Amino acid sequence: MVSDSSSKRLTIYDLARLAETSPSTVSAVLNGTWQRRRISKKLASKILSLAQSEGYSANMQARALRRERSGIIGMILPLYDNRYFSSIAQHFESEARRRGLFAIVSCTNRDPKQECEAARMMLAYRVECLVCTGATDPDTIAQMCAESGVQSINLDLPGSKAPSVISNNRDGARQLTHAILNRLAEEKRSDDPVLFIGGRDEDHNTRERIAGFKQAREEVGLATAEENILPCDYAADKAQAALATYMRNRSTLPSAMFVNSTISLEGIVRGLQLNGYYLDDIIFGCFDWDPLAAAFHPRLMMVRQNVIEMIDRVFELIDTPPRDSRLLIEVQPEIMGV
Amino acid sequence: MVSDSSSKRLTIYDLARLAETSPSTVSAVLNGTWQRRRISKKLASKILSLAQSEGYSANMQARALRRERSGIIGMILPLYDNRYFSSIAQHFESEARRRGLFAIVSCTNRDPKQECEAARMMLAYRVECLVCTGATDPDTIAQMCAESGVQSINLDLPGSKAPSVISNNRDGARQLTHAILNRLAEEKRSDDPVLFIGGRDEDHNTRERIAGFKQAREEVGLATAEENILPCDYAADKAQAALATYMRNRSTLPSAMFVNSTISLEGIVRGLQLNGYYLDDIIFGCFDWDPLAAAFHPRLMMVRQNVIEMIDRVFELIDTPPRDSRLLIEVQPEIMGV
DNA sequence: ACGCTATGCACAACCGATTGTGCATTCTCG
DNA sequence: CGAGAATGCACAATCGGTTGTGCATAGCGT
Repeated sequence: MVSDSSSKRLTIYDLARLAETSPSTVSAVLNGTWQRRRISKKLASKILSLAQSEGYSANMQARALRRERSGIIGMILPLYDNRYFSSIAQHFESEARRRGLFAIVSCTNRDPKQECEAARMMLAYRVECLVCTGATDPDTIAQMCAESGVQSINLDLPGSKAPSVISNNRDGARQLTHAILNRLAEEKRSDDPVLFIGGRDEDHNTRERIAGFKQAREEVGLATAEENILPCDYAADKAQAALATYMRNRSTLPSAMFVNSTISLEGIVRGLQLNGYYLDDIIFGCFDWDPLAAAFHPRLMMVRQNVIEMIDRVFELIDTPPRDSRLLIEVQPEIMGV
Repeated sequence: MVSDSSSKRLTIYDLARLAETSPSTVSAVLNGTWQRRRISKKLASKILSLAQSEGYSANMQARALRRERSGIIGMILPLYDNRYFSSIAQHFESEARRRGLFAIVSCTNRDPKQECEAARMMLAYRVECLVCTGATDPDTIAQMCAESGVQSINLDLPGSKAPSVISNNRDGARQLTHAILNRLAEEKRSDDPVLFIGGRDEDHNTRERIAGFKQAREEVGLATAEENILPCDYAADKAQAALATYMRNRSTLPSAMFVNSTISLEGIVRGLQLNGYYLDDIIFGCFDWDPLAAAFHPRLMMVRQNVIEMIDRVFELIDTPPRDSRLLIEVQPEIMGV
């Protein structure tokens, strides 16, 4: 490393001086267009080895400015702190890397204002595409992107102004509900009520899951009482409180629950433990997947959304943007622990 | 929105034309230096409202290039998929945002090659500072940063070429071990063996935790047999296999275990359930924190690292870089569930 | 009325890469 | 041997902001 001690970083101008050639030649060599520009192999390798030994690294800001392509792809995400969203972030990153793109992910706490702010930032950094995951207001962001001429894609929650990739929530919920009902039947408790708890009823996914829940019950000839549907938001405390309220009017726990996320499950389990209930007899179906939770409870079935396929679909949409901006792609989730 | 239909984005040159003024004036107004430059209030507000109505957004690449400051701060992270790392990412992001910096986080799967590659990318994007979280080889990255004149800070795992902020692993482990031993004593099982399982013995944190474990036992007059220390790596499968091997020579489960991460705990719990063991009697101490797991098990105590304070310390180091690059700041973790 | 300061803004040179174009040489072939 | 093609490279404009500097005009005091 012959690196200079001055803190300034090497530019192509420095390399040109060192190699006794011109900056444009250095540039052509370093970005691989030198054959097309008929630079001699000898000079090319001289420049390359010089760049290597001096630890040259191109200034991406300058490159982005000139090329009018940042090489950056953005994603906004509600949170990192569950397996679903964190694996979305991880796969998005590695898939972006595979394509020579730099992924930047911003988490926005399910807050429409933060979502907008993050989107604005990403647009300012000239992302080439923005993936909006679980956005509370995807259409506003899609609109912002469209106005800047930037492609956007919705993930996890659908929108109407950009193509969307989501799980087949209805069918996933239907299958999970069937799994719950089968377990109840095996244990001769078919007539016991099943409680649906967690999620937001303004939220597309929750509505679909409730529909799938009801549909499955209907398919085996069961009606669903509205009092057993509690979309009390996702937060653990809300779920815990909702269950407590629910229990105020009854003496026994429901034999089975369809819980709409691990964070809701957390509140429910905590509340039940706190009140000294024995958990292992309760049949849980959770629309979410957490292997640690699954390890702990013998009757916990979970829906694992197919993150790999979802991200694949997202990149397919990026590669070949669809004509119809309302395109909705649904990916089948998997039921774990049946 | 009077926005043009051409997909090109507005520049200060466009705004200058619209406001019948010069680009430099527009620039001065938009970045707040207009008072110093004696631009009239009238013209300034004209430009501002024009920028507003036209939806102007500055090109950060161009700004970064000229200012020689990207406004970006980077972090590399082993994974997102546990509460510890995901909350590190979240707090890092929001703290960066609060300071007008744009955070980019890259996860590198505990792989030294990916760590280097990510660091190289971040340096190419001219991050102003790089935080290396849980890096397997922090010094190589610190070296790369130093050569580019970029500040770097180690988080979670210490290094010798950049200041480090880590948890007080030894004392956290010591306290957790005491909590385990107290529980055993309460239940009149003081003499039962305690198994330490999970982590890597090349890893600073694991070594410190083992030291804290032994120290606590020594403080209550207990020796620690080496056969009860199993740093079998973090992965769930490794922990499950290590426990199976350990059990081959014995007839009864250990009454208590010090588990070195939630991912190891996952393997252990899964293995025990698989073999039909009853879990609730086992006392678990886990050096990690997951509220869902905590909700499930009545005798699970967890160490919650103080992420907020750690990130605060990181930003303090960024604000006032210490003279000594080997500075080590230890933050006290908290024991949950005692 | 004259000099002096203050006010209000425009000019132009960057930052570091990319890329269309053009100019010397050397080579090739009739 | 001379025209035309091929080879090998350098020049300069450009991307979109930022910022040091300089030039008019207005205002003010004597």
